[in-house]
Amino acid sequence: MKKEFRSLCPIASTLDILGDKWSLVLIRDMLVRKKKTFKAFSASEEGIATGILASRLKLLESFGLITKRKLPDNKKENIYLLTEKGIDLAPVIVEVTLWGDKYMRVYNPKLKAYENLKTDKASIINTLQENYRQMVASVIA
Amino acid sequence: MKKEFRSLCPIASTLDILGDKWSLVLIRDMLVRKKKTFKAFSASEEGIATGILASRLKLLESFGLITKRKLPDNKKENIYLLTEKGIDLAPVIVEVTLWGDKYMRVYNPKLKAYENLKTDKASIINTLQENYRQMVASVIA
DNA sequence: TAAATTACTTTCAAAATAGAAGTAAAAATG
DNA sequence: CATTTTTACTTCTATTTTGAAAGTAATTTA
Repeated sequence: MKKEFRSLCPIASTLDILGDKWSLVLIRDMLVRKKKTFKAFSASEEGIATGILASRLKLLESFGLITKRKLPDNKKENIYLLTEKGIDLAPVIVEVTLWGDKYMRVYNPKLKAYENLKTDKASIINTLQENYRQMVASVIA
Repeated sequence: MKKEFRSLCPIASTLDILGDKWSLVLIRDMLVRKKKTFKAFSASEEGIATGILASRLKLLESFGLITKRKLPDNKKENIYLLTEKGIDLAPVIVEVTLWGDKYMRVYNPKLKAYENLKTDKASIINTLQENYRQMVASVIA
């Protein structure tokens, strides 16, 4: 969990922490699929190894993109939630989705479609974020 | 250079090829800084190892994000240029820059600022892309 | 009270990365 | 024209990261 950066470029610095095959997939699981537990992340179709998952969650938490807490009625489950900092990755998630939808299908023909995204990007980003905040509020209420 | 995908998700599939610490930095070097040669990429402040650079260029070319050519008057230099597919990553680059600009400065205080980006994102993306296309046209003319 | 579940950690092999050095062809220099 | 320099790599080795499987401890369910 070293916090050193390669340069003074915001892109490079962001990639210093999110530049891997798993971090944005986890953010997707949380923001889009409302996943909250180690178990749920572990069950993603991409099949993340539990060791990697544990280390990624720790890293995301250390950089304040997610929080980890327990609910009063369950001492076993940990609930991972995106912070505003994490929720603010919604535009990145959406742009990556759009790009992948447009260009990766030729290599991965059965890719799921995301037609609607193109038409009203801004409002979809907003809805995604608002829905997530609602969910967070209801969980920690 | 394997072309297998973890899932049918466009995000995960995009990360299958771009999910590392270097690919988007190279795209940045090309799109924003107009870099075109192995030498130029090699000289980036982030200090990419030449072996990694060679393998990344090969991967980006294999997925059609960049092309590699020689100019008629120089048999030594290779010119790497973004294709439309690569140029279309501009929105991702911009969103990552904005996010990094907003949230990474706390860890990397001397990050360069990108104020203007926030105000007219769409037009900046367009200008970036148009300028790049112009440059490509003038290079291959 | 026993079995199952959750959230991990540990272990080990395989793959990716980093850094340094080396090479071949082309271009620039004297 | 010969030599040096440049460009674009490749190769090598050490270190780090990843992936897959198995193990563990606390908690919850049956």
